Amino acid sequence: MAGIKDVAAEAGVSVATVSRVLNDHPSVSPDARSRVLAAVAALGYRPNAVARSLRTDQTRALGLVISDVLNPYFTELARSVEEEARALGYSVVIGNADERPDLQDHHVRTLLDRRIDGLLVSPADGGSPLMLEAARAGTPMVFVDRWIPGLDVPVVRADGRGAVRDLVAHLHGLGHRRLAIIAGPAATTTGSERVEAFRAALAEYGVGLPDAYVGQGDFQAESGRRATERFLDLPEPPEVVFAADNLMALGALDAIRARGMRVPEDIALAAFDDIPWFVHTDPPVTAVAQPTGELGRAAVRALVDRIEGRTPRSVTLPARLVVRRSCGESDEGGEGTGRPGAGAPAGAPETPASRVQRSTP
Amino acid sequence: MAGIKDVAAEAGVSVATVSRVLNDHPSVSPDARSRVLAAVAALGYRPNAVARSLRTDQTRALGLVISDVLNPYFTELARSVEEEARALGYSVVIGNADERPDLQDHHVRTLLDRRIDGLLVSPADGGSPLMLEAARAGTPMVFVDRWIPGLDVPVVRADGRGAVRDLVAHLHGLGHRRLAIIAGPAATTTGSERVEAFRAALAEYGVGLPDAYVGQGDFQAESGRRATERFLDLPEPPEVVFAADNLMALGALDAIRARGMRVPEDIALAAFDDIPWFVHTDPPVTAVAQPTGELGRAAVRALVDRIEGRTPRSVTLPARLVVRRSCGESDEGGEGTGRPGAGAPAGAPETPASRVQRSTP
DNA sequence: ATCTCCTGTGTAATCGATTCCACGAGGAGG
DNA sequence: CCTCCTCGTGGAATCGATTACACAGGAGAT
Repeated sequence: MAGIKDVAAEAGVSVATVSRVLNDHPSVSPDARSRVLAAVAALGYRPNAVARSLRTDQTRALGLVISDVLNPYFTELARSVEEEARALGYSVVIGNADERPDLQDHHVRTLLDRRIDGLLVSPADGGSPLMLEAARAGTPMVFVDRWIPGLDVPVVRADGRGAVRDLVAHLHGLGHRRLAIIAGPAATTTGSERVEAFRAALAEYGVGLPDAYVGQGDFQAESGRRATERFLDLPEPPEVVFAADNLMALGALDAIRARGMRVPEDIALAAFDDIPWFVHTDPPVTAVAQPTGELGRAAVRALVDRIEGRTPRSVTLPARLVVRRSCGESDEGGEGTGRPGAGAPAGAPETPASRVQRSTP
Repeated sequence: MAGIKDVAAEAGVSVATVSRVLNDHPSVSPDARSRVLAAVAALGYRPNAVARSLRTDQTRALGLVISDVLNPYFTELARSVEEEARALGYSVVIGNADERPDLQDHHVRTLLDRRIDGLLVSPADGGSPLMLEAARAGTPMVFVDRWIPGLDVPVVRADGRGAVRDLVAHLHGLGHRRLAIIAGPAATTTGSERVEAFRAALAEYGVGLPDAYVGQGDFQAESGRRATERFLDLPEPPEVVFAADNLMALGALDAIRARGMRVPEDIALAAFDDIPWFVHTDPPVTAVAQPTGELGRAAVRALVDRIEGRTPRSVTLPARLVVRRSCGESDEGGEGTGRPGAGAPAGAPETPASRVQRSTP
């Protein structure tokens, strides 16, 4: 493969001049410039990014360590990250942690070895020594979706509290009083936050969240199935299962179907993270939708700001509720179809229409 | 960040010795080795992969240019590719072409500039000059799923003909005679092959495939919707729609639902590519399942063979039919529930049970 | 006409590793 | 005791770019 020396020879100039043309440095004569360009075209020369990176100490590549590529939420996130990065002139190298801290560390280490300019992470755990070390060492870094508390690293994420409150209002309005949640790993922020938001919203309606109604999941489908089976085995099973991510909702659907029960007649189901398939499941699933694409783009902008010496900002975007049929039918107003006395209590929060979308496929 | 020189100084040896220890070259004394190892640990030294790559002319990275990351089939493929690559000591850099040839070229160029050791591609088109040039220039390359004819590049893919024949047998047995297909872009191999396999299987049953029953799609959901609407507007609409990939099937489901029609009562639906969500759609979708994970692994093995000087082999694995409810109910035998006279004609191919799976969720 | 200053260009150092080659010490064989 | 290997080691070249520095030559100022 042709190198810069070949181009220089072909154009009858020095390598310095070739380099200057390539990086359009001002002081090159029009004549030399055109000869170099001609030589580049003739030889089909492409600069060696490896050599360039060694010299300039920048790779123009971003590392993205994602919790689970098979989760459509993260797939969409990855896609938007790549798009924005490309627009800003960066490539993205993806590492899939598969919700495993050891794999996550493997990828972080590999990416660091490859000297990526910055790291975008949605941690699968509470923070390994490696990650803490990298953050402290000053590696440009941004957390997306999940984060590790106590580190001075910008976080780009969605705040689901409002939408979860809307969801609880919706469920309460339908007359449901025994509500259960399948949580993610407590070591992740999204694992614990979603439970807390749910519990707080329930409290506003005077409804408690007993321990038996908090299932332990790991954001994978199989754990959703197991947690749901445990719920169904309870002497008094819940009327609603809220899964903290879409894959666990899938598992819950499996478990419910396996018992021959129907959604929403026998039990209601809702999920965190909205995905295109929820429109087509049987029944369509009510979900809390994150502005996924916007999160990915904001995360990249924050990271690139950090890399290029500007001050990065943390970003929190609101999630919103998308009502479908999996929790029961409701009329246009969304209230009044439940059991007698199921209206919102005095002092209960208003549900801004802007945050709730009724989806009737 | 500490470099090899710092390690050498710390250990009291030369950089050459440090390098030898790191690459476990035989001729290093046990004493020097342990001093170097201690220094490495003390400084937290990690070799700079960029510098190493420049010198050795290998990056131990593979490029994967995928047609569409949002398509769960490709997501799963990407995942298995990364797994196998990691097992063999390689990283994977993914580029998402979004079914756009220009984006595909962008990624191929970027990956080549970064001097990846080899390229795994599922072409979004019939072959751009850039790709042909790269293949001819001797870049280690393997095609996966789709390929470009006329190039001496190994291909790893699934052969869907048997499964499509099984599908047609299933549909014919259910009494369907007007069968339509939503094809992918003719420029892709999977775009044209699947239509041909379908047409050939129909011919075995004496059924034709009129032009009006061949919809033009681009492997994206929206095109599936449009093609389906066109089918439904026909004076004599088809009884079955077979979508050549899962996203177009999703679009078809949308279009059918939008007309207030039901699957399979009003119209039957089948898809190429099986995905986890098809179990939970309304109704569960009958699909041709590819051995996706095995394809990804085989593709990586072929590419690494090529890179490391062994002779790579093309691989073709059989797909199989997974019967669910979207084409109509059928009894255990899968035959005889259709209209009178709907049995398989004499000489029609046998349906090996091993290739057909009945899925009753 | 001489002195500056500016523009365009080339030479060479540099980034952080790998690796060829030379060399000294020490053991084996004669 | 001398020669010849082998083993362990270090010096220096190398990979392909970027860039600091030096410098030649022409324009403009005095």
